Amino acid sequence: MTRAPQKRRLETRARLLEVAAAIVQEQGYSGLRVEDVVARAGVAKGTLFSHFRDKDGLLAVLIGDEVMRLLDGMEAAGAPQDAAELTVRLAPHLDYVSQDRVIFDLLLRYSGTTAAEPDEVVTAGFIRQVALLSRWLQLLQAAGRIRRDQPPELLAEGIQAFLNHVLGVWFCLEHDDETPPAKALEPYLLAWLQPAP
Amino acid sequence: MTRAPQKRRLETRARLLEVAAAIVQEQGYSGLRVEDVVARAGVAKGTLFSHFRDKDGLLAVLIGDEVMRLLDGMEAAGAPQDAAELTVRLAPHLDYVSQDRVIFDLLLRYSGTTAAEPDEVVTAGFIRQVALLSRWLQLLQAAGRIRRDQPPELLAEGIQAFLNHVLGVWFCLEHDDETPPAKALEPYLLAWLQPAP
DNA sequence: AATCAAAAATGACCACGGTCAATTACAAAA
DNA sequence: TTTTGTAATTGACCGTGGTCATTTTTGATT
Repeated sequence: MTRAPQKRRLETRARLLEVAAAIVQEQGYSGLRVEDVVARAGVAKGTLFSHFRDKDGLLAVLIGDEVMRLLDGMEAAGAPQDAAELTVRLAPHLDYVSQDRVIFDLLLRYSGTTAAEPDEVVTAGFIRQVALLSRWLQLLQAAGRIRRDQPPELLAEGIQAFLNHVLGVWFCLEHDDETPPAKALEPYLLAWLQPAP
Repeated sequence: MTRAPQKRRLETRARLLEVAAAIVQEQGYSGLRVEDVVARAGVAKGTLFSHFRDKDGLLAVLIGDEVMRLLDGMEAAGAPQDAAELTVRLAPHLDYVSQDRVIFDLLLRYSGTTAAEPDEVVTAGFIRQVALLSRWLQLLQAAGRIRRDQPPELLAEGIQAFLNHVLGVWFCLEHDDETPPAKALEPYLLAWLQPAP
């Protein structure tokens, strides 16, 4: 009886992720094809699907990792002083997601859950982001810089809603010279957080 | 030189839509397969794709029609007296979309655009919904029932954001006995529209 | 009626994600 | 060393959306 995955298996999984990341680097998320991944990793197609539920499951790990990295950056930047500065903190996230519709779709599909399976880095990232936002909002409330009549969790989830909204609009537009998502987010955030005076 | 589509063509298109609607009726949106549609319509696969850009294009017409019907209902119900009543007006829309993830995905993908191609009923529906909401919000502002410090258009788009947010969360949950989207929407709407006193 | 160019429809074909019964590699037991 | 049960891998196969060179239909023109 052996419950823990064997060494060989872990190596295969790591190789798949490595190769997938490399292909994404070269061709972008939309250019990732399962056949290419398994070919370059030197395994059969079935193997990939024994490691990841589906193509999205593989993408979720890659994207989840990146989201975690972005969150590290956010946290490192420290708590904002007001709503406008909060927009600045969120800009890297918007920039990342807005680069490819695949990222947006995947985050949207995975990021409402609260039940986290081992693989679900994306869900973990979502939870972490809401938690971080809630903490920051609480600080801002304490400092009297934003409205205090709503719990920080609600405000945080509302911000998530606005993030996705501006991204959704962004992807529907021919984004040649449109206002970037970060800019589009600002009025919503200000109106949402504005202290009831 | 003949620019207008010929009669035969229009008939084929109508038949395809008819059949597709019937199949959706029987199997739900997720059960709609292109092969079934063309088989029952008695045409070749290629024909379908000469009438609609892709499967989504076909779905968009079906769903767009339904959205239009819902908007008729909304308009007929008349302007709400306050934010809470607005939630009630939006409930049918939430109920409809929450019945199948396919609807949600499609609306999300199509409904940010402003450029409407002939077929894009969904886009037209989106524009109409924002316009209707804007009008209602303007009335509520005039009556002093909601905040007046933001333009009704911004408030309307914000509501769209919250609609999609609660739906997104809904589809990530195992919705056995969870709070339905309409219920989840309420706190957001109240907080968003609350007059700054 | 015969001709012909444009419109419409056709269906063999492809791409790509995903499945699963069969096979191989591995580690512990005999 | 051989046996054996299980973990891991394999790759032929499938479903389904989508393409496009070819064929059929249509209606205006002679």
